[in-house]
Amino acid sequence: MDKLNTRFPPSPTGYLHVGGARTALFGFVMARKTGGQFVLRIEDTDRARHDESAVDKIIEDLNWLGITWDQGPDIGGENAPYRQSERLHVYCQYVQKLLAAGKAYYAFDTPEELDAMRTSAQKAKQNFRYPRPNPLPTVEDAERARDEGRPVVVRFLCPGQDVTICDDAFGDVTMPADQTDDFIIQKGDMYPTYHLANVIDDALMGVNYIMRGQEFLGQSWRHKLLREAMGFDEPGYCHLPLIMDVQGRKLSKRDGDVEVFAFRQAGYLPEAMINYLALLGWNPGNDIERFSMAELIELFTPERVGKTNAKFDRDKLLAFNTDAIAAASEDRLLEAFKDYLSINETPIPSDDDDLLRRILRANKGFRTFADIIAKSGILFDADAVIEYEPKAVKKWLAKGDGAGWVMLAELRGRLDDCEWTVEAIDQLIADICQQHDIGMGKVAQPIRVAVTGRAVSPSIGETLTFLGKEQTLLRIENCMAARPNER
RNA sequence: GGCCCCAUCAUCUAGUGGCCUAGGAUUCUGGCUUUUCAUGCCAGCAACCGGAGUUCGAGUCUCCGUGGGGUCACCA
Repeated sequence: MDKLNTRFPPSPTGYLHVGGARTALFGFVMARKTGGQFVLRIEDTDRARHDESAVDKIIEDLNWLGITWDQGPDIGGENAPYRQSERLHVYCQYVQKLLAAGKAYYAFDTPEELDAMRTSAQKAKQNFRYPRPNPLPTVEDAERARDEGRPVVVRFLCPGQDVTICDDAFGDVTMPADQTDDFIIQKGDMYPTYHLANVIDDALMGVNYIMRGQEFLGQSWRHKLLREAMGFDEPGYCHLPLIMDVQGRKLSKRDGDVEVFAFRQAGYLPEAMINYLALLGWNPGNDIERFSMAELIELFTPERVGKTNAKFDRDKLLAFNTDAIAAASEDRLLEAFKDYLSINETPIPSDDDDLLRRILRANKGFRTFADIIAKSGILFDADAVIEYEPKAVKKWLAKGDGAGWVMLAELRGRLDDCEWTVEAIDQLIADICQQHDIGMGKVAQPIRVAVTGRAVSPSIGETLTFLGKEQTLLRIENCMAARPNER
């Protein structure tokens, strides 16, 4: 297979969302698979929507996912710079060339005039096409327009022919000539439009394979025509089916919770994210669904990219995360857990690796790191105000003439002399069970409710050792004194 | 509205004319395991958008409908 050089060209307007992440992933995988270069390029030609902090966020999210690049704004490379705002002179040169060759021309319509034309085209049920002036405006015309305060842009002189794109996922797609028109390539502020800058940079940076969302498929004719006009080679294409939200609409960045960072913060593992994302619009062609990044690189092929849009299914992602956690080594889990703690406010101390490992083991079966906090967080918060869940109190303490209260009182006394280790505590409870000839639940649950207010926590020995003897006894006494929701 | 693209369980999908009584995964339901929760294990429910063709034979090919999505920006 030839070396395929790919790129991910985000526009820095916010956090990376799952759609962008998948696009980046496939580009990365394709380059790695073929030994080509993967380029990260920042397409910041929209000065109005530009958000400088977004660049770092995107880079951080990409790194968290395990996606790396060979050339990019943070590491440089032979085709630097990798921010389009630093490459303006390049685009200007090409605009001048196109102008000189008669392949582009100045235009100075106001937004209002353009709107009016579009509206009337819409009314006539016609497709709007920019009416090319005849004769074409001269440089002098442009200067005069500028003096009059009109916006001056440069439009591409569209050759007006059918344009066929050869796409590895969608096959040959033809845009009829009557759907093409003279689009803008340089804006009034002298910045290039996406179409121009993107095409020039891809060519100059050696990108020969383009993977992007399907929303660009119907616009690729512009890029092909532009390349022909500038004498660039045509790259290969692989448009990706769109990722939709649950309602079936295209995912947008306004849906804050589809940001990659939101999942990182919610306690997901990047390997689960990668695995799930890879299966959105692609599959290996068999029943295998769980695989690592290395396996994905091995298995991936553009021919197996699908054509139908996919809805983002959180339930399935959660299931993948559960599996990824089960499959991860404790070292890996520890590393990821620390990352989770570093970006969240929790009562769990993040500097004691041994303790963290114990917490991980005590919470076996957790689906996200957030589950650990929900289940064990309160054990590490000495100032926690215990809120007794009425249902738990009723079931494990009050029920049966307050058998639970009686048990709790006995426990309070015997725990006092108990050595404070998991083994000793478990042994003590087992002894009590035997003496009274009752099940574990009857003994462990009353304590659990007393010290956490709920019926859920790690196994009782772990729960109490995490809490500490002093806190345990204190919370039991508090509970007995408060006698919450007695009835 | 013009144009482009798409169409298998609720969701992600396998399926490239007979191997399909349509497979896997997620969800859901039932059961088992378990000192709690979660995990895990087992079982079950559940789909070829409609209509015409082509063919001995169609989920798979063709056409027409219908439905969905995208795009028509001085946003990318």
